[in-house]
Amino acid sequence: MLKNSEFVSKLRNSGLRPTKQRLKICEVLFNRDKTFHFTINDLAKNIAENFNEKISLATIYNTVHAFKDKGYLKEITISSDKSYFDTNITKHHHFYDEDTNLLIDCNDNEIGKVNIKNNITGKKISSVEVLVRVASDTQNQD
Amino acid sequence: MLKNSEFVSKLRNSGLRPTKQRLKICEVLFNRDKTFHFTINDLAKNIAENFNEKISLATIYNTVHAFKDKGYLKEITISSDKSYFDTNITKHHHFYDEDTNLLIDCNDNEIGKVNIKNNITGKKISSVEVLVRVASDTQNQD
DNA sequence: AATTTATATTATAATCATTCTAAACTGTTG
DNA sequence: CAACAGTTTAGAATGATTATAATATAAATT
Repeated sequence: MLKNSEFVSKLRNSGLRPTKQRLKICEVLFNRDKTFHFTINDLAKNIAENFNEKISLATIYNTVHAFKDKGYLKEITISSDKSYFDTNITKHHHFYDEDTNLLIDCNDNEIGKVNIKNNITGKKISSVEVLVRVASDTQNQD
Repeated sequence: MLKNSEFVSKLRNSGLRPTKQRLKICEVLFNRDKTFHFTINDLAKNIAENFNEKISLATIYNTVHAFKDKGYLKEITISSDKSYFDTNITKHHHFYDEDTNLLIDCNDNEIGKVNIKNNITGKKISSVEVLVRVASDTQNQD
């Protein structure tokens, strides 16, 4: 739950001008108690339905990518045609429910630390992501 | 290193007619000592450059997807615009080298078993995938 | 081995998400 | 308030993937 003035500083601090559109998007994404997952399409729809002033699709794309580049969003890619953004930018893993197409955050109670015994020589690990796909017991397990 | 007749049975067994095009693609993909990663584009290029008879792009897409559906290929999605197919269909994880855009198979010497302590109620785990992104020490860690 | 049927391939067109363009607009600085 | 850089916008362009429907091929049937 952040205030408008906090979004203004947040944007300024990362070299992004606090425009009306960006602040609106910040409000939609970050003015909440809980983090969540969304697609560009979800976000565009959300804005179109809940606000009078519309934001151009190009701006929504630009802003989401700018926020991702600045580290305010993480992208979770499920398959070549399914990609979600996550407002939870802490290190964490995901369950993906193949029945509902929903992404669910894991915490340390659910997935233990991944033990990486050897890394590629001369390289540094930039991220470790675990995706656990789940489906109903009765469903085809693919 | 499989023979042509083995590909014929392999295809027949999964309800796919052993056409010239599918056998050619089998040869390119599976007639090797080591498994490997490729994109549709890589495969199309490979076929175009190394064989006289060309295979239509639509057929390449259809065949790769059919092989994936039948479990002869696995798809590894790196980001919304980068997706690889893997001829190694055993359970394993990957390193992704952000400098070279290459995918590297992990084995158990490199990543230990992922400890999933709790699963979503009523669901069955269909897969567990770990992706470790790596980059040069000197590079921006994103 | 000819006929029939179902399935596969092909070139091309269609689709659709994403990115580009360049004109208009806005936030910031002095 | 003027000047400038950065931003937004609608619409066009792009490009990967999928659809189409005519032709070809494999398999089943006679």
